[in-house]
This record gives sequence, C-alpha cells and structure tokens, in this order.
Amino acid sequence: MNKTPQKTVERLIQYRRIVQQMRDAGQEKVFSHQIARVSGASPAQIRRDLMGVGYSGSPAHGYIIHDLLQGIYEFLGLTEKKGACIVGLGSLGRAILGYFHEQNPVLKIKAAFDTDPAKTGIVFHGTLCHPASDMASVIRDKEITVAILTVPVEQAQQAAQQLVYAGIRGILNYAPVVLDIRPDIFVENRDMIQAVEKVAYFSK
Amino acid sequence: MNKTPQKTVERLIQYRRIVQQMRDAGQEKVFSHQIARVSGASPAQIRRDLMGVGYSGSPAHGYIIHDLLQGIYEFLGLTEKKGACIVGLGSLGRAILGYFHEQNPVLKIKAAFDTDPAKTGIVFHGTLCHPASDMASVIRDKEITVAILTVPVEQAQQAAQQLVYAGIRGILNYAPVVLDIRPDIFVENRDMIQAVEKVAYFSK
DNA sequence: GTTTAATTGTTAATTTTTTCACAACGTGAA
DNA sequence: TTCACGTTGTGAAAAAATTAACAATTAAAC
Ligand SMILES: NC(=O)c1ccc[n+]([C@@H]2O[C@H](COP(=O)([O-])OP(=O)(O)OC[C@H]3O[C@@H](n4cnc5c(N)ncnc54)[C@H](O)[C@@H]3O)[C@@H](O)[C@H]2O)c1
Ligand SMILES: NC(=O)c1ccc[n+]([C@@H]2O[C@H](COP(=O)([O-])OP(=O)(O)OC[C@H]3O[C@@H](n4cnc5c(N)ncnc54)[C@H](O)[C@@H]3O)[C@@H](O)[C@H]2O)c1
Repeated sequence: MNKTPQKTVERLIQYRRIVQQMRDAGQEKVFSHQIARVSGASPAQIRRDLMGVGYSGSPAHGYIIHDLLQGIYEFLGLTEKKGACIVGLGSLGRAILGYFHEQNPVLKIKAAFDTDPAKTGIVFHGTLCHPASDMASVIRDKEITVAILTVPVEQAQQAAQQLVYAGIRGILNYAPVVLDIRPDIFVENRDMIQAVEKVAYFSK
Repeated sequence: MNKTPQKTVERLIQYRRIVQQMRDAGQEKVFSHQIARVSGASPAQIRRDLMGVGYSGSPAHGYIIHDLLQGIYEFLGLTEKKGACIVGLGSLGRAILGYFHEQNPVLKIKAAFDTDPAKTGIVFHGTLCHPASDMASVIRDKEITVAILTVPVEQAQQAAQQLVYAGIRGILNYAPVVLDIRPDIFVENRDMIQAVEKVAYFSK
C-alpha cells in the first residue's frame, strides 16, 4: 500500500512547503529547477518524485502552483479531519505546541495530555490539556491518528502502550528510547543529541 | 573524506546509544542480532555498518561492548574537545539546552547566544548566554564547530550567515526555512511539522 | 581431541534510489 | 505555417544501499 519510499514522501512534504512559500510570494507557476535550487534535490529527482502524485505539469509553463499544491496535498492525505495529539507538556511539549499554534499547519494538534494535575484543565496555546487517563476516550472522540511523545524517558514506553491501546496509528517519539510496540504502529524517533552528533560528524 | 553514507553514520550513532544502554545495564558482550532486535536494522546491516569502524568482534562471543563503544566513538570522532553552541534561547532553545544538560552527552553545548538583553549574561542549565554580537570571538575561543539554530524564522538566514562568518562548520537548523549558505557548511534541517506529517502519511 | 553450534567479516546478489537522456509537447517569434 | 526553445514525463542506465550467503573461527560440550 505504502509503496512510495519514505525519502520521496519526505521530499514531497518539503516541496509543498517551498511551493507554498512561492505562492504566498505571488508566484503562479514553477519549474522543477526552481524547486531544485531551494530544496537541494536535483530537477530530475523532483520530476520523478512528482510522478506518483497524479498531477502533471506542462513542458510549456512548468507546474501551475495551485494545482500542484492540491495534488501533493491529496497524495499526502492531509485533510482538516486528521488530527494529532501531544503527550507530555514539559518544556519540549509546550515549545512544540507553541510552534504548531503559530504556524497553523493543516494537521492540527487537537489535544494535549499530561499526568501532572497542575497542568490538566489548562489551555496551552489554544489546546486543552487533558489528564492522561482520558487518553482513550479523547483520542477516539476527536479521531486523532498520530501522537507526539514528549514525556520523560522513563515514562515513554508506558505512555506509548497507552497510546496504542487508545487506537493511535503513528508516534513521533522525542524520548531517547526505542519503543517496543506493535509493528503495525509507525514510529519515527527524533533525538536531538543524535542529530547534533550527525552534524558534527559531517562537519569535517 | 566522508565516504561513509549518511544512513550508516546515523545508524552507528544509534547503535552506540543502544549498546551504551546495554553496558549500563551490566552487559559486557553483545551479538549483532541483539542490536538488531532493538534498533530495527537487520543483523547483516549492523555487521556491514560496523565494517568501517575498525573494531572486529569474534564469532565466538560477538562484540565486547567496551571495545565496540570505543571503536564507534573514535570512528565518529566524538571527543571531549568538540563543542556545540545554541543560537536563540526561546522556548525551543531552552528545552534543548535542558535536555543536553540532563543527558550530558560527549558533545557538549559550550555556549548560548541571544539578542535579547534580558537573556544575555544569564546562565541557563549551566550554559552562559552571550550576546549574539560576541558570536565570532566566543566560537573561536571555545573551538566550537557546530551550531543549533533556534531563532525565529525571520532571523534564521541572517543568524546562519553570522555563524558561518564566525567559522562554524555545521548547522542543525530548527527554523522552517531553507538556509542559503556556502555549500561546504553541512546543514541538517529538522522541522517538527514535517516530521508529524510524515508520521501521518505512514500511519495508514 | 574432536565435534558441534553459533556468529563473525566479507563477497556477491539483489533491491532500491538516483541520475541520465531524450522524445514529445506547447509557446511565441518569424 | 514553420521553427527554435525550454521543459516535462519517463524508460533505461548507473549508483547506492540492503540483504543473502557462506567460509572462517572459536568456545564449549563431549
Ligand atoms: N527538552 C528537549 O529538548 C528534549 C529533546 C529531546 C528529547 N527530549 C525528551 O523529551 C522528553 C520531555 O522533555 P522535557 O524537557 O519537556 O521534560 P519535562 O520533564 O519538562 O516534561 C515532561 C512532561 O511529561 C509529563 N508526563 C510524565 N509522565 C507522563 C505520562 N505518563 N503521560 C503524560 N504526561 C506525562 C510531565 O508531567 C511533564 O509535564 C524527555 O524524554 C526528554 O528526554 C527532550
Ligand atoms: N517551538 C518549537 O517547537 C519549534 C519547533 C520547530 C521549529 N521551531 C522554530 O524554532 C525557532 C524558535 O522557536 P521558539 O518557539 O523557541 O521561538 P522564541 O520566539 O521563543 O525564541 C526565539 C529566540 O531567539 C532569539 N533571537 C532572535 N533573533 C536572534 C538572533 N539574530 N540571534 C540570536 N538570537 C535571536 C530571541 O530573542 C528569542 O529568545 C522558530 O524559528 C520556530 O519556528 C520552533
């Protein structure tokens, strides 16, 4: 089903952001080499990635930005309906929540969860913080499919299990631990220390 | 010089974390299939990745954790000497600083920078916040090679240029903008919205 | 000592991803 | 109309990454 390579999906998401900025700047058409210049990918790569999307440009004027965006959008399955939640409103969790609030992306954070009674019941950046024990019902009611996990590392495995039980389909994990959960749940790990180490390695 | 593929480097960094946890749990030896189980990579992949590192395990007892760690360490060039800095101590910047402080990795954040006079001169999580104007001298004095960029998106390009001028070799960029700088500077972009969108796509 | 069982390092095969190359196309100039 | 130009979509080639396969090796069992 998900035959499109992860790399391609990542780039499509990036193209969308880039092309959206061009549209916001008043541009109406775009060529693959223009996207290439700012994304770092080659023009051929971009055309190939776009093959799967189902929208075709024209040799005469390139891609009509409006239609291209629509195409990528639909391909990625980003709709208003889909929603995310964030688990753990510590310093990182609140920073991410603030970022989503100011950027206002299509995929919204519809709910937050924390175990700390001092945080539950409070609205942070427009999002209500629920007690973690309400996870299952809130996730079901709001039709939330993905979760951002920003709890302390000792709590991460347990919180992930709770999320899976609540019916979540994918987790973006910021805790530095490898989650041991069902293989049909998509997990993406993001560790900032690992990221810095990677940059350090390639900064020779 | 950097002939090792990025993917391999990323995995090596991950293996190191995993193996370190095993060591901390008292384990002394490890087999490729054990690393495989928790990392998600295949045993063959792990052995192949390890080929470049310069340490060999034995068919009899697998890898001696102490020596393996040492090998990966040296291969990655992670030494006490190398240092990072963080630019922009907003909510995200302070969260990252706190994370590094508590995790205490080899690659330390040796300095922070901000333009806000209310922040400069203050020590956050053990790290002094310098005025952004001191960037060049501080980076030179402390031999800092990589930077974590967490300034508002409008400031990112300008701050990046300042960093390059100060002699930085790599940037981990959290601002949602593609930096336009010299190609010999290694840039890794990390956008949380893009990450969530990727998870959403694969959570079918 | 010899055998057994398990695991490594590495070469070869396979699969995946990227790049190349070019026919086909549409536009605008002559 | 015809031509020249610049770009797309895509099949084919090339490159890169992953997986498979196996001889070599060593500890422990017998
Ligand atoms: N701060 C960073 O930049 C950073 C970066 C990468 C990873 N991390 C990791 O992300 C996690 C959070 O970091 P932080 O600095 O925000 O920590 P934090 O301690 O400030 O916040 C953790 C929050 O999670 C809540 N929590 C605890 N258990 C919970 C549970 N079972 N369910 C729901 N909420 C729960 C706590 O009440 C707290 O509000 C940690 O694992 C940290 O290692 C942090
Ligand atoms: N908050 C998040 O989770 C998140 C996630 C992804 C990306 N981002 C991006 O990261 C950046 C920071 O986010 P934030 O929420 O921490 O914002 P913030 O406004 O809280 O913090 C920005 C900080 O940068 C400082 N600053 C401004 N210009 C500077 C300069 N030229 N040099 C040094 N410091 C400077 C400001 O004084 C402030 O302290 C933004 O670009 C944001 O879009 C944030």
